[in-house]
Amino acid sequence: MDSEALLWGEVSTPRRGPKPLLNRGRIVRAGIDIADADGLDALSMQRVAGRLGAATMSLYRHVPGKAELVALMLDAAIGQPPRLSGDTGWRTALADWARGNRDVFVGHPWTLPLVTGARTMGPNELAWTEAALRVASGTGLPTAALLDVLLLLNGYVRGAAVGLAGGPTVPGPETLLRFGLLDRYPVLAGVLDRAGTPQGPVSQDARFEFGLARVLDGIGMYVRAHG
Amino acid sequence: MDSEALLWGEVSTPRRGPKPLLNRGRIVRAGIDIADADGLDALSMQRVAGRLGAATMSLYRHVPGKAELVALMLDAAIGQPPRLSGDTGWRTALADWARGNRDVFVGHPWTLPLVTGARTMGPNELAWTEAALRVASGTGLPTAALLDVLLLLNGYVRGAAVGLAGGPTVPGPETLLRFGLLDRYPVLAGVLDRAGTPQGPVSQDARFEFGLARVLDGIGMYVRAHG
DNA sequence: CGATACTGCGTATTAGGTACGCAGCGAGCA
DNA sequence: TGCTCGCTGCGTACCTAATACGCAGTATCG
Repeated sequence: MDSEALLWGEVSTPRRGPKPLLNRGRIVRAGIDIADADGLDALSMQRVAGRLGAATMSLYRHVPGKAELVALMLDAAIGQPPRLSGDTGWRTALADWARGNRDVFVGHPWTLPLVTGARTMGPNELAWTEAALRVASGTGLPTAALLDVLLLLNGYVRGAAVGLAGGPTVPGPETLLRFGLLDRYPVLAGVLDRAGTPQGPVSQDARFEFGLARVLDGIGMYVRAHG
Repeated sequence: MDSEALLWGEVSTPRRGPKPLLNRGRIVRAGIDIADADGLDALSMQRVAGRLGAATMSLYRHVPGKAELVALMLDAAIGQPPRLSGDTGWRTALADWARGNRDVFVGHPWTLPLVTGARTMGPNELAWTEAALRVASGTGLPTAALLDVLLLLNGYVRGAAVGLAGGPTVPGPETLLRFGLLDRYPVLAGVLDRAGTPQGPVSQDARFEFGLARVLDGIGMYVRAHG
């Protein structure tokens, strides 16, 4: 069973034999709990099994392997998209979609590296896509442009979520001083001097909203010109 | 030696003993070659050593471990930022920066999952940041807003690069039909019907430019209002 | 009341990261 | 000139983790 069939296929319930102690849902949830708590590196089949009180090899009755388990975890963690009212206009709805999407990534930071690779979208991820396209179609833009808008918004949310979820960090002050980095990176030095480190938790939410507003402004300009 | 000291520290050349056959640079380059060719999963210490004609354990004389090797590979793959002329205006320069940044990710797709995690920026990545901030300061925006602009642009580029580098794919037509997905995702079905799959290689570059133009439009609106 | 389709899981194999220590080398010094 | 000691390369060994395979027990169906 390839990953696509796995994500989209039904889970068959057996008619004979002992009642299953494990099932795909429990395994996936246990995996998500581990990844949420300790990151993707801490996810091992042994640890998932241990958390469920089962033997490692028992998992293989329900998921073909670790890669497929991770794919299932990803779609489950993404979850259902929020219900977006069509009455408030496309801008408000797209903003809500973006915030909901961001919350998924911030709540499950281990999903971020996973969504960068080649893969088939699962049911939930596709539902998010559907929701965004439905809202974006309210702009009146031609169908082909809707995918452009989607890549733009989706791209921004994911990229920004990296920053929110504790991505890159400027070297510590001692390193900056020791290697004379303030001289090599003068503009950055000036910005840091005034604004503190760029990942101050307080300002990051405002920073996301700033970028989101600019993105929606840019879309709005295009809509007015081509809608 | 932690990862930060590793990235920023000097490479010491020995004064005594045999001439080193290996050095950090060769190891890092070999690792990049492997990752470029076969992806990050294919990177193993044995394979790096094999490509260099050395024994596995010899690598550990020059890099503390695999994690640190990957960190070094990341900064080396990012490379130096392009020279951006200040004469063409901030919009052109920021667009060039974004395209150069995108090219790095598309040329080394294995970097994408790496930049999503918590880490200290290396010299090259910091140089890109410096370059973007320098250009952005040409908008006349207050210093604090420059970081907002950076997160916006950086976020968009990274997120969009995921799509360009072969990220998510809609399930194949047989799956779509088999599970009646065209009924569950009607808007998507309509869009796909007209536009083909969202990752057609021809349109992806235009799609990146579309989003980039919207982002810069949004920044421009803000600059006119607050610059 | 078998036959059979199942589940749980013990065992064993393979791959890969890395700690440790030894053998040889060669620049600097006596 | 020859010793010394800071080095490099790397063989060996150990540990973690994924997973193929097959057996033993179980519950349903004929």
